[in-house]
Amino acid sequence: MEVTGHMPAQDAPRTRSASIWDVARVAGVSQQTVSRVINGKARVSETTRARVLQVIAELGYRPNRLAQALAGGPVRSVTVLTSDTALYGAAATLRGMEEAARTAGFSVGISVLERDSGQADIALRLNRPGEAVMVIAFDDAGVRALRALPADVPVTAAVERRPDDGPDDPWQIWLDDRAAAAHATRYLLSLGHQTVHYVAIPSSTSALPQRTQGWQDALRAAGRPLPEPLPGGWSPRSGYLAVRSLLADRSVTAILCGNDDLALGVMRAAREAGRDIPGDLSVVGFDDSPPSAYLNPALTTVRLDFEGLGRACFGLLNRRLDPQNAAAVPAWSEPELIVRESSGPAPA
Amino acid sequence: MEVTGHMPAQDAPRTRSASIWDVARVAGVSQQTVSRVINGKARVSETTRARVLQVIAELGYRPNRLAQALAGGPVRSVTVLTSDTALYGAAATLRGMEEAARTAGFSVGISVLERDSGQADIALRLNRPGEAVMVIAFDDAGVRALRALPADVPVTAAVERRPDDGPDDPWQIWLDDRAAAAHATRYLLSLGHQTVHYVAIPSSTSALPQRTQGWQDALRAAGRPLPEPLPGGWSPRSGYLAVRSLLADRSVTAILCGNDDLALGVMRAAREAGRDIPGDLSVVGFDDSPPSAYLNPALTTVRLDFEGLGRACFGLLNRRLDPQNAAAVPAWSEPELIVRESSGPAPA
DNA sequence: AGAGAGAATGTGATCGATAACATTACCTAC
DNA sequence: GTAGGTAATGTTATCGATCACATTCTCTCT
Repeated sequence: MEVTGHMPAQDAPRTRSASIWDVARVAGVSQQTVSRVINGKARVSETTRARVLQVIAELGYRPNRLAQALAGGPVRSVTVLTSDTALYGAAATLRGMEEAARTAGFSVGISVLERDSGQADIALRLNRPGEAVMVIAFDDAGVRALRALPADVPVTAAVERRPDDGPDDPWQIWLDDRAAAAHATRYLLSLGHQTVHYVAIPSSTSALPQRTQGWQDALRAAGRPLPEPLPGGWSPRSGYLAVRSLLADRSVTAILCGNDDLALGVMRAAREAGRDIPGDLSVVGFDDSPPSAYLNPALTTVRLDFEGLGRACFGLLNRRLDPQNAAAVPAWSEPELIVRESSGPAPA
Repeated sequence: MEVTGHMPAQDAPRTRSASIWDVARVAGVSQQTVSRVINGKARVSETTRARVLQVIAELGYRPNRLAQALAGGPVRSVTVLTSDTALYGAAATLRGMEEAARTAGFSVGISVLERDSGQADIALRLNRPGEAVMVIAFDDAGVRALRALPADVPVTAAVERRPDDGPDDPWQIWLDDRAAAAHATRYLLSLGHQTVHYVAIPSSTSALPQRTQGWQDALRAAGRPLPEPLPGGWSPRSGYLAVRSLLADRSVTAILCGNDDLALGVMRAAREAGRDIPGDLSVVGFDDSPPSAYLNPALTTVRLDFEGLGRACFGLLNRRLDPQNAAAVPAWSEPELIVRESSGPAPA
């Protein structure tokens, strides 16, 4: 059934939907003129424009973005490479990216990185060579993917830490976790705690994670004993396991956690050990994930603006793709300590 | 700088990466043969295949999926239309969809529906007319989007409820919320509670939500008083507000919540009202979101297999796109009541 | 030896758009 | 009245692949 037919087939499924040629034919102009109307770049007479627009509406024509992109139209799609979206940080960053991209008229693809996935196939996830990409590289898988990306790919990334060696990569952004962790630690010390223990999330690199470093910074600056960081994972369970044996020691009165999920596990372990929060033990989390404010007790935590970071990451990408007329990269909020019920003065 | 050059330009950025023609030229075959090697459909002699594969590796050639799709290759991309991914149900379903799609070699696009977004532009979010789509339609925005999709779009959807009127849409799937809510309600009644109150999530349609109906089913069957459902939103805060005044009434001893976030708010309201959970008041949630097991008290809730639902939704789409040789649609788990600490016998 | 069947490969059209260039029409200035 | 500029539009090549069909080559069978 061709679109050409003068006698419309009743309810017969159209083989395919209208193309730019169909519009051109019906409107009595060339496809180039239709293209001009669509893109609004070149000038078209008011009469012609109106006629074309009407035909477009009649035929229900929608441009095929694949064809547009193939023909060298402006890049209007991004693929986000992200690790486990079950984690609040990654999920919130993704939301920010998607929102910003969609608002700017980009279509966004998403591809989740398995924790143990090889890096060989990363390039194959792209829809075409040179596809624009954003990477959420808060963990090891993300960082590896970022590194495995071919050089010709325009990419920006939200990362855990600024690179240690060499100059900052202008296409990467991050939150100042280190300062935030230091701030949270100083807060706990100011409450009279002798020292602060730390349950760490896994690092994205072989180096010490930013949050761990910030915690150490604050303890060192205050001349306090510096306990070994307790290695945790990403889940409540891992936080629970990490501190279970530690809590018998009543001299442990303050615990900072690498994220809110760990804090959840720590609080449960504390409950089972008969420790009272915040009377006996102060617990501080990281991220300010949505449930935090409603936990029992409500969790003191560091609020991180992941969504803002995601939006900024897209802003950066947009600038990278089109330095001439890209909007300014939107700002994001600095980390902020939210004091709630789970922290208090050290026990007498 | 052409790819043709015999003298490779040092570090000069290649104008564009290798195409199928480049491979063909270097390998001394036609592009069609290269295409055959890539797709492995038709037969190519072992010698030729090896040579082509080697050239592909040398040139770092990667097929351009846009061009493949344009030229009528098999559909290998999906766009997921979803409402707010901050909600656990939608996020988990999305994860399931993405995983299944990626595993099947599909690239997946995502587009978030604003709660109040019009439906006129839905079709414009697709990369091309006829693009495959999955919709997560647990709320009103999702259902509207599903309805606004042009008829020529191959779509499957994860929905809140089976259609009331008319036959089931074979391309929609859902969890049996109604039975699950009834089961949870019966469980509470079996603990000796006189009746069960219910805090509802917003409905995706004008009709009564499935969970509300299931709750009513159980109360009716047991001949118990049927309180007005309390209208809640999606957030802990809305749960908190919905029950705050109710809790002064000590005869209220059991509350079922439309999701775990509402339960979180309900539990905080209970704490502030001096009610003891589960001694005084039993609270049951819905969804089994990740923090539930670690709350204080740990939340009794209905576990829903959203990821499985997402995988199945993709399985369905795959079958719709290619009925001939699509794998079986993977099964998903039935809802399951997980009894934890927040529920117990009615107070004497 | 010639016909016929497959296997392996090549050729040209096509998908739906954009880019570069060509052409037409009209208006103004000398 | 004709040259020249500009606005509006048409033509052709191209992006990177697939598809349908044509061609070549090699066997095998009679």
